Amino acid sequence: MTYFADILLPLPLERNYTYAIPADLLDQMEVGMRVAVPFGKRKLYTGLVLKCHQEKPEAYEPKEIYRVLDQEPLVSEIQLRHWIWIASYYMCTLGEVFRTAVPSVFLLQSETRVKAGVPPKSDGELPDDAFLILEALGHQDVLSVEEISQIVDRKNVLPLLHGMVGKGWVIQEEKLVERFKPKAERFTRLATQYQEESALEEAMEALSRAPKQGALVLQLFQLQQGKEKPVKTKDLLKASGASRPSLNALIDKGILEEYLLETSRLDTDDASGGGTLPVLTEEQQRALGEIQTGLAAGKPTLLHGITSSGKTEIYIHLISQQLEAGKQTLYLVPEISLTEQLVRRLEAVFGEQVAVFHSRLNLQERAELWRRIASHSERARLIVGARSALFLPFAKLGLLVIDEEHENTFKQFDPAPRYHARDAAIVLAGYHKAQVLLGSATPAVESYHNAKTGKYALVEMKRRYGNVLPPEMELVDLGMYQRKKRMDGRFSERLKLAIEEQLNEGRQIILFQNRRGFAPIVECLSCGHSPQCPNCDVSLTFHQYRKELRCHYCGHHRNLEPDCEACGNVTLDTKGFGTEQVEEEVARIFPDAAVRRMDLDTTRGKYGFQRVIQDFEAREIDILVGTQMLTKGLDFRNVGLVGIMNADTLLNFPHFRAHERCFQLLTQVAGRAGRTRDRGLVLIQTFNPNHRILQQVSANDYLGMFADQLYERQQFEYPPALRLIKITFRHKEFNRVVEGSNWFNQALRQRFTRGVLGPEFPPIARIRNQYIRNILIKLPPNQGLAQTKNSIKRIERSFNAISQFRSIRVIYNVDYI
DNA sequence: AGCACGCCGACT
DNA sequence: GTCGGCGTGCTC
Repeated sequence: MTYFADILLPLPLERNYTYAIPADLLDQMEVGMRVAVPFGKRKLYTGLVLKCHQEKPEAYEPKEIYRVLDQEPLVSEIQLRHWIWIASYYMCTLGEVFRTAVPSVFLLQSETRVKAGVPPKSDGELPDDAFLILEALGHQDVLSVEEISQIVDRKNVLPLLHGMVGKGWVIQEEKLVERFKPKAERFTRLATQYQEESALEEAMEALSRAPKQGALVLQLFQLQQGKEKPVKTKDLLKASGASRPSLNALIDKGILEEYLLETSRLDTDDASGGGTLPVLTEEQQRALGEIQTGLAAGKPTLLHGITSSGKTEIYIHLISQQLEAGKQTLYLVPEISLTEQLVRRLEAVFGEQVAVFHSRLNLQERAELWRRIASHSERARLIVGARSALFLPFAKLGLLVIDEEHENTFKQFDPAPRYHARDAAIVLAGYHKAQVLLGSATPAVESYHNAKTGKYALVEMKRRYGNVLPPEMELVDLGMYQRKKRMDGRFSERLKLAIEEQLNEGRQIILFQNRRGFAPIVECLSCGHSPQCPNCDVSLTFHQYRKELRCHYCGHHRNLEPDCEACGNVTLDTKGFGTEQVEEEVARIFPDAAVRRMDLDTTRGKYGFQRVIQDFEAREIDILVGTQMLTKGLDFRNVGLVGIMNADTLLNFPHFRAHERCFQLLTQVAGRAGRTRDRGLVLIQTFNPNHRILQQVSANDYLGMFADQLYERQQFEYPPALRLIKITFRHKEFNRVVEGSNWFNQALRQRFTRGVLGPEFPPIARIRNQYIRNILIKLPPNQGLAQTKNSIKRIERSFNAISQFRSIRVIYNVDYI
């Protein structure tokens, strides 16, 4: 009897494919294992076994599975169930979930290669290209298709190769390879001939006239600490303060040499561990008890604790209980690059049991961590990671902590699966019978609503840790200061004096402006023209430091010419302001203060962000100007003042969540002030000091904000009153997007009597030369979710049957936030 | 996703 | 004429 297997491929395909199991592989195959299968003309892909059965497909002759790649299942049944839920809930294919969930090291693919066959008898009628390839095969046993492309200097070489295969001149084969090569880092060491002391002394003497180079060599010894510890070139340069040319000179002289090594970060941490649990205050003790009651009742529990109320200590106690019970904990954070401090704290208590799932881990490290988690290793019991850590193969998951649960980075935007890690975590916890704890100082409106309606348990903490007073909040009326001419650039006199006072007391200051660049719009005073991006429908942002106009959507940039490109007059002016302009004004108004900027532009590169944080902690920065990057869980001890340069841009953002986000952002930034000693001060500059949201921010009135927002969402039909599904249509032709989205809209309205909004162009209707149009579907709680999605999918199938619409990309975003 | 096939414009 | 660009259809 022949057996067959349904195989999942890591591709965006609507269905699975059935393969025949060769007799000799039958007893090795299990659900959840990887197999290599031929798919398409000749490629081999990594697929996942979903099901083994005996139902022979009738319509076609199935191909055979080529090879089994695992001895143990790579993916557990719980994981598969979770994937299926994600694909169905977020309206994407299972293959897309597979591709996201599994590290790319595990997804082998074949590479087409060519070997020499029987050469033609005479070179006479041999085409030039074929001759070149055969000649190359004389020097090299195998050639990849890419190498052949280079040899004959053409793009499309497959037809040529097929012709040669047909004549028997070459043999074509498929070789399974890892698709991505692991990346290595550069290290520096002393060249072997200088390992001996006498040779080294000579060399050092020769370097006496090159002090920079001498210092570099000495620094290398210091970093090696006498042992043969590998030293990263990057660290060496940084520690010695020498420049790359100095190092190159030493390498040229043959004294030093550079080599490549793969770095492993998994075990390098000098994790001390064995620390004791933090002692809880009475308030924390009470909260912990309440959380345990909630969790024991089997409910996800929301911990609403104001900034600095000490939520982390409570997490640590809960985690410790899980670890003692021999269970794993997943600790989800909004962005892993911002959590070094948190990881240090956790490692101090839990030592080696902590594993961090980084985007910076190399492929081998990812694979190793995957294996450790699956095998329930003691060196991966507490896993800290961003949303994708949800897909790790937990063997025995006991607790999921979702910290800062309101952060929108938990929702994946692009590509599919567009899942929300908080919600997907709750589903996963259900499968594992594990507990879920959500924590935030400013919970998402839907989470607090879930807590209020009993779907979640709710625990509140209203006091700051160690009874530090909450910061004093003050709204600064920009209109008033402007009328009285008491502004200096973007600074009201109030803010300016407050900064001066803090500087005199040796305290640090944070200035928040949620816009990077110098000015978001450049406008000609003569004709009103403002430069636009050629690829996107946006005005270009002016960046002063390079005298450059930039698009924040596609990366387009060009120099700013002094004369207007439309009318030629030299009357260009800027409107609005960003972090660059604030930084420049700070430097002008407070020339003695050390100012630094923290936004996407200054923290590019791996460690840019860390460096700013370290310098700030070391108090080498007096005034830090930044975007919302500043809010992310940073614990700045010496901050006396937080200044919001302009709160109005947050208020006027055209989105149903704008007010909620404004409240969250301002409350989080404000929380950076006065975290230890005296009472901190927060100054919020605005033209709308009477705006309700700003009043609520300054009064720390989360409940007021929540009540207002819930009322509005119910009135205007937004979550949590109902569910949203956004359907996006994308194509490079304007008319096609319009016609396609109109057709889809008609079809939806025939099926649903209400709740279909649009189609509408978004505020930025073209990005990277693609036109965009959206339809929003509002789903009342009583409307069946599964049926609705089925109806939408059915409409999509009819849509794709219309040839002119087929090339339009249709993107679903379920629970659009 | 990759690949083949077919159609079209632009170059030796 | 051939090469390469792109749209379209198919993959067990």
